[in-house]
Amino acid sequence: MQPYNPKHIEPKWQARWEESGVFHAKQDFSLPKFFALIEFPYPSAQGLHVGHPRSYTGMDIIARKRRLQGYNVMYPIGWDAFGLPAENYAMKHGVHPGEVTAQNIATFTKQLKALGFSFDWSREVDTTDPGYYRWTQWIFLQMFKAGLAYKKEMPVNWCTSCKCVLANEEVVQGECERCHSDVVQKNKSQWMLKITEYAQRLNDDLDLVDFIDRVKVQQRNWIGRSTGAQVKFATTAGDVLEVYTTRQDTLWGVTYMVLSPEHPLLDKWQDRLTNFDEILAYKADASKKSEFERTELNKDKTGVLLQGVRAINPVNGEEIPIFISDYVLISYGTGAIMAVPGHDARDWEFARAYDLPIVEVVAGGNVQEAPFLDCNTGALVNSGFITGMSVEEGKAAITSWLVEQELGSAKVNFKLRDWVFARQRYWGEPVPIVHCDKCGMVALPESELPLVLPHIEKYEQTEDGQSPLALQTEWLNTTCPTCHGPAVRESDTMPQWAGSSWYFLRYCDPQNETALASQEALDYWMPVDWYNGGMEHTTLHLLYSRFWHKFLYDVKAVPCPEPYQKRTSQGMILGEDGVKMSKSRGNVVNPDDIINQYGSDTMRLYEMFLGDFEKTAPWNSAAIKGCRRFLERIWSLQDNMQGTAMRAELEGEFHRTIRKVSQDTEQLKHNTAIAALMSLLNVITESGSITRDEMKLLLILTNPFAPHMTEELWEILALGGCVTDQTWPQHDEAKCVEATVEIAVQVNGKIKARLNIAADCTQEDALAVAKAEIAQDIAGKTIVKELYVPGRLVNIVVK
RNA sequence: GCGGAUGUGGCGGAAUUGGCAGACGCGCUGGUCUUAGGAGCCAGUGGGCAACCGUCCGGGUUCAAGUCCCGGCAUCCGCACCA
Repeated sequence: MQPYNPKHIEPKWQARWEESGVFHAKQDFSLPKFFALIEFPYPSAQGLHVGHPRSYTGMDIIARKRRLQGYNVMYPIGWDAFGLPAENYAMKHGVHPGEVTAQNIATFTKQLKALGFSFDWSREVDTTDPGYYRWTQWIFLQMFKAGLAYKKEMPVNWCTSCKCVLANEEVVQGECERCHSDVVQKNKSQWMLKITEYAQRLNDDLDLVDFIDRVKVQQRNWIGRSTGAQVKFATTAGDVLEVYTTRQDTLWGVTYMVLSPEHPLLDKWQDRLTNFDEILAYKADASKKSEFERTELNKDKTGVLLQGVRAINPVNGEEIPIFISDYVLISYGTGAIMAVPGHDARDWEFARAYDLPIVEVVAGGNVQEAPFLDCNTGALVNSGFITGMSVEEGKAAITSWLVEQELGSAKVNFKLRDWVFARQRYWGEPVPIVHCDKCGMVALPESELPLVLPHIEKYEQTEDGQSPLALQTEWLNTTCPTCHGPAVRESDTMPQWAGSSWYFLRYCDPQNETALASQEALDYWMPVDWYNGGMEHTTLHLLYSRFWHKFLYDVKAVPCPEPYQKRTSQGMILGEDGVKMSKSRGNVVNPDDIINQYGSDTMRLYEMFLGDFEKTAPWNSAAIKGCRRFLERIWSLQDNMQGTAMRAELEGEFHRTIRKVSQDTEQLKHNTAIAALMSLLNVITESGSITRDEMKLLLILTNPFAPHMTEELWEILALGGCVTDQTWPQHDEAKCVEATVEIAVQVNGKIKARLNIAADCTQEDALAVAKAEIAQDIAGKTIVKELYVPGRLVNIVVK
């Protein structure tokens, strides 16, 4: 026997797979298909992280199993290659981001290939390839034409010293990451996508798909659908102040109102407000804070009372004060709230701090002592004509009254906000729009796509925070597609999310030059059957791509309303010290080192064995050798192969393992599937040898986890063809049952004995045997109850 | 703050979803083989001498709770321009 040497075996099989194209999806659209998807990586300069293989191996196991089950499997890979880090690297080192990206892709490719994933490399996509982003731009144009892309003034992070727009990540505690100067919020006209138009469908259609619950819950909460009422408050200035509330039944408890510091009425009221200077100062302060800091509950409540304008509570005509405070955000609802301090924690604290009246409107607490928050049931009090009603009745009654009086209406609201779709950056897809003085914003004709990103050498933004493309006059100046007069191109680029919102479609037909993919290919492959990725992408990427897909469905570019049939999520791998791996902490594990030391089969096996796939788990270098040992033990079985057929005494164990591995892998419980294989190996080892048929089964079952070693052993033992040509085994339920089972015998729930009985033992017999076994424990006592759980236990309750 | 999750031996984790807590692996202890062992093989391994006690803490439901309910604590992820 040759010693087990992954350094020899693994490259050999990787080369064979590449030559034979065995993992390429077949063009035969009559076969049952399986589209397995993982989130394509951002090719960072750090190279592959041990987190990547966790997701990729998890799906690779499914993909390999599906092939053995006879499916035409597509398991593609590509690169989400636009983005900030490459551009920042370019600025620092003077290398073009395209060059950096190409290098990083080369590194990633090498690393991924060394892990033996069964990716279909012939379908590789790259979001920065003009042949790809041509279609990203095409989708944007369709959205623009459909009125879903528009421009709007939005606040951006502005570094006062660098004079540039910063990403949120580049702002650290209100300071610029690079120069530590103050960062302020500055309004800028930005491209937006109307995702809110799809909010209802994005919420409802979650019913159509098979996503793990926590993903659905997070999506629903992010979309944040609520039903309530829009209520008009008159003001002493004559203007109407509108608020959105889900608790219109508590209107009698409103004792003040709060506006966001950015509320447009403030400027309008400038002449009436005697403390306008104070208001301006507060606004300036608020502009320095992030949304986070502003909405934190346990910070001191700040605010400014508007002097000169008061609001009028529509239900009782009372004049109430108006404040501005930074905890009210302009981006949600109407940017103004009615405050009910008796029943809202934040309002209560604010009312305490400013000595405002607190009125109880739902019975059950003492609102002078503390806000009464558990107020969804309980009767309404101090509330005019709805006093005595339940909350639900009160809501309905007050809403009808508001409609009658033309003071408001029922309203569905979403937390979801439109998507800021512009970046003042270089390394992204150019927005295919032309600005013409005569014609306004004009879509580039589709025949002019792709609008290629020009090659430049300086990546800094302009003095007024425009993308560096604004300085590329030759590229920028063009003619209007409509009037043929002089015009300029849009200089903003798209966010990285653009390319990743539809990449799975391109995989279906990556070379197509006339459409994003052929109808035929889309009809066959879509939707994605199983998409695995990180929880960190649950709210943004997943929602954005569902939105794009729904739009493409509406314009009949794709055949199905949802892109992903199933979504699962792997947990993060933490450093050995139990915290997130990071360079600064020095706890980063490099996959190359592990492969080098143990081989990629061991690496794959270890990552699947280290814990529940869906849960966060710390890395543990010491435990890896257990997985290597498991592979070595299988490897050494080759010297003990005798006989052909499955031995009767091992049949049960084999069938139970087939069942366990088949079921567990479907739920991504790869850790327990591997544990079952280890147990099987222990049984085989104990028996002293293995037969040919048993070896075949063992190798097929282990193959998805450790594909190289199993192929090599299959070849050495001349078991016929390759493992990839075999069929995934099916268990026989009848052969899984064991003749006898051990049950526990309890008295009052405490275990007193264990005994072996026939698996099909009747309740009567089981109880009789059990009682005989624990006779001394129940002697002289009265039996109150006797319980028998077949195959598990007997419990005798005595007094 | 808001939303989602997690908490079980010395360690990573199992537990058929209310039914024998600790599968499987690491580590550790002892043995064996060996010129040698940080290799292999065999045995043991939650704590306690024991009755018993043990799944973050405090209550509760149940014949029976790691699992269900109520209240706390701690940790992790996301929060819209990182990807």
